Amino acid sequence: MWFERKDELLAVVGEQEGSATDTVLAHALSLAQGRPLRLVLPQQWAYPTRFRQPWLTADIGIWVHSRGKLLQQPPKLTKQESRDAAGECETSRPYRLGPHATQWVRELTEWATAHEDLVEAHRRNLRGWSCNGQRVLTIEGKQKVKIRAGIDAKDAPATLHEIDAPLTSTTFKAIQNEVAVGIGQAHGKEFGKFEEHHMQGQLRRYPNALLLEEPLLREVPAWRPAGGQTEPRRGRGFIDLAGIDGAGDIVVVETKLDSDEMLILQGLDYWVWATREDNATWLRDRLYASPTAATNLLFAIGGKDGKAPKIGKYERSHLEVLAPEIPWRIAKISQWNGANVPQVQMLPPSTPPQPD
DNA sequence: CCGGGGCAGTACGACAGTAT
DNA sequence: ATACTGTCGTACTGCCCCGG
Repeated sequence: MWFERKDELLAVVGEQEGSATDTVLAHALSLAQGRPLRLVLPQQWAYPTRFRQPWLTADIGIWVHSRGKLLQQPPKLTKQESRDAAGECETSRPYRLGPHATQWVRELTEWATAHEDLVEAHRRNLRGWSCNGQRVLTIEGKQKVKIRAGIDAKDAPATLHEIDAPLTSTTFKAIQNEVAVGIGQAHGKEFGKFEEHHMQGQLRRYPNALLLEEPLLREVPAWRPAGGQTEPRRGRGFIDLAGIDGAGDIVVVETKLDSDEMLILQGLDYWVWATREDNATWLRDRLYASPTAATNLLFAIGGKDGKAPKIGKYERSHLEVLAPEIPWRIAKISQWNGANVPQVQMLPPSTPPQPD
């Protein structure tokens, strides 16, 4: 519920909004037009807003309520406190097959790794490959090996091959064939478009287009603030790409298709996480960057169907109030869905996009 | 005690239908 | 045409149980 006055903007959010409480800050920042914001949020869901508040130059006051009662105003978090609460880095590594399994399927893993249309998409519990953002091959197993070939859709499940001996050439050919069918379905977008994943895959293939060097980290497990009753208040998130720029600084990339009300605030969450000292050290080690490397934030925004991206009022108003020490910039991406390198327009640092 | 398998719950985009 | 809303499906996560 909104109350607008000439010199103030007040928003009161009910319990029923749940996790959508986050978006109130996003809307409020763009409605505020420089006015002070006064937000009254359900206690259970207020945390993400409190987490972001120290990093925004706008005048934001936050109150919380629970069971119909206004509680004492929660303390305003400092940047240091917000960063300390951002969560630590993930130490678990990508999945590894068992030693026997590795030998049994060696030809298959090598074929997939070399395949032009496949991008590796390994998880903690499996090794996988995807095409245009959809998984078409997974291999898992420490003793027995389970291979799923093709897109694993609900009404058209992938074929499951379970083996406990070296892959026969018949099975290998069958898997290659099923994967090829899956690649065809992914290209034809038969089970959905998955445009954001598709674009991310293309950006991974061509890091130079974003002015990034190798090594490049993909899907870096991070944390973002979340609501809920229990501490710690955070939820899993993945940083789409993290790499090194021409100056040797770290770049954290948040990708999106067209306008999104939460884009800038999500990027902020990841930047805060990535600049927590232990996480920054971990990133520098993995990227082989200098101990003094800075952490920059890049918003890589593409347009649907490979068209020019639409960037809206939320992005512009949020960028205006990002704390000045956050080094951000925008990349506008188009023609990312073709066979060639995506077309990227890098805007200068801290330069907002022009209205369309 | 650890890793794997299975189940339930969640996040988020696509899509279709409706309103402006 | 464009914006909004609800439903559906995919891809995950976390949790629990089981067996070595």
